[in-house]
Amino acid sequence: MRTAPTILHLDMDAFFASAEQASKPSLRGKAVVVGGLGPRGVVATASYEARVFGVHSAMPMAQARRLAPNAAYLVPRFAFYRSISEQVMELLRTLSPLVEPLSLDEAFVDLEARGAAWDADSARRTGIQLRADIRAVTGLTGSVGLAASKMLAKIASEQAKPDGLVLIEPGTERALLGPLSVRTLPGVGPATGDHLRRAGIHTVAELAEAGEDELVRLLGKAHGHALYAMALAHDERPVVAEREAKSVSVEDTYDVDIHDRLRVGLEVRRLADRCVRRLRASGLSGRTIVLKVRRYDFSTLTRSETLRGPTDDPAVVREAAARLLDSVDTTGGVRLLGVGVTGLADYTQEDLFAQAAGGREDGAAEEPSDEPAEERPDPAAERRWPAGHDVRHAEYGHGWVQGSGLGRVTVRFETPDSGPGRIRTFRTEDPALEPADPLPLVPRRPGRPGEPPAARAAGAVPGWAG
DNA sequence: TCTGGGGTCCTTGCCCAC
DNA sequence: TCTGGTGGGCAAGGACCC
Repeated sequence: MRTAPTILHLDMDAFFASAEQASKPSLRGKAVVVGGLGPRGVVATASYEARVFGVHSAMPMAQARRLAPNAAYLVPRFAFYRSISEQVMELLRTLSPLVEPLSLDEAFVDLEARGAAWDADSARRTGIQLRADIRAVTGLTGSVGLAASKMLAKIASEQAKPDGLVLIEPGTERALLGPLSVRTLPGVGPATGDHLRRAGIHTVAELAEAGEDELVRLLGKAHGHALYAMALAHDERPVVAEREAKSVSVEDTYDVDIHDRLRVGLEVRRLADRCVRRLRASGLSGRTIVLKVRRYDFSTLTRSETLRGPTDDPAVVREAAARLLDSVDTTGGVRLLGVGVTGLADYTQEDLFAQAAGGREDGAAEEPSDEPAEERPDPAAERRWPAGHDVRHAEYGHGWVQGSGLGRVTVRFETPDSGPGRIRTFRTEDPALEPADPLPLVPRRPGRPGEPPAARAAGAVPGWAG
């Protein structure tokens, strides 16, 4: 293990909710909940103001609404968050070539790789500057953990939240970890936590005392060895910049259980097509097709089939998924269906392993987009105005949808750098109203010496699909 | 309370080849 | 020819993460 705390973990604070608050002045300081708004939606992120009411990630939306009835409820805008995430990742790459993104709002950085830090002082200075740069470029706050390993850097950033920096001095790791709950360690979730609790193990110190053999007996080989090492603060995992995907999958939970077998088949076909579009967009093909079915009682089963060679042919994937569905009893109804492909290979030669009778069928790939329906205008259907999305009105300017229904849409007119704006209601068919791209959170300004390079280029939100 | 979507990794059991 | 051990590939499920 390295001796200096030069692994940095960045975690953006309540990322989706903070991005929405930065984008919408009237929501600043208010409870904001981002997540699925359907009857089976769950919370993706709650602002710190909403967490006061007990709302947290992965909670059913219905429960969140009971706890915080006056919060603002918004659907996620992933393209918007992705554009902010790219700005943040770009800042991290100015520090080191070794940046390992874990999600849109989290990443590890190896600060030693390009000499951005070599000891505790230089690491702390780098972390402080990074947090200032992130705020300057995105207007948002992130918490930074610094330590000599990935596990400890992540624990440090968790302790730093919100809007802080924690550095774990080498030599203090065991003392710091000892009293913490076993649930602090990565890889210990509810099931493992319960398992350990029943064995009388509650803290990391007790985990270390239990000994490796006992942990292997309790949890199995891989998990037991890994957890024992972590309890001793041993973690040699390197920061890895490029990770290859191992599977591609799509799934849908339905608002109401599907009972009609014909409809189930149609949905599986649709999912297979969507999955193949994603596969092709990444330039991949895969050998194993996986069907996932969650039944009315939440029991989940998967069925898979491995082909002779990798494919990205929609007909082949559709047919395999349909065969797999044949082996599944769906009486009682299904609430979720999913189709995935694993055993991925770089897709280079067309038709090398064509397996569909009659050769290639490209129907699925010709559909224009894999965007979620909320983010794709649908000219044929009634115009839809998802809560939280940006709009522009010919007379009143830029705003966002506060709500819609019964042929009306309510818009609040404000921008990231305006004060809280006024509300107006329109007919959903009002020709003066149209969907708009989100505005940059930090206004464009001329470059100044001392600013990070990305700050000078941060005038626009690239790649946004309103 | 009633549980999303997209992933990764591990374990177990089975079959098959050597 | 039969048997046992071993290891790999595959299928299914579960835990975990964000």
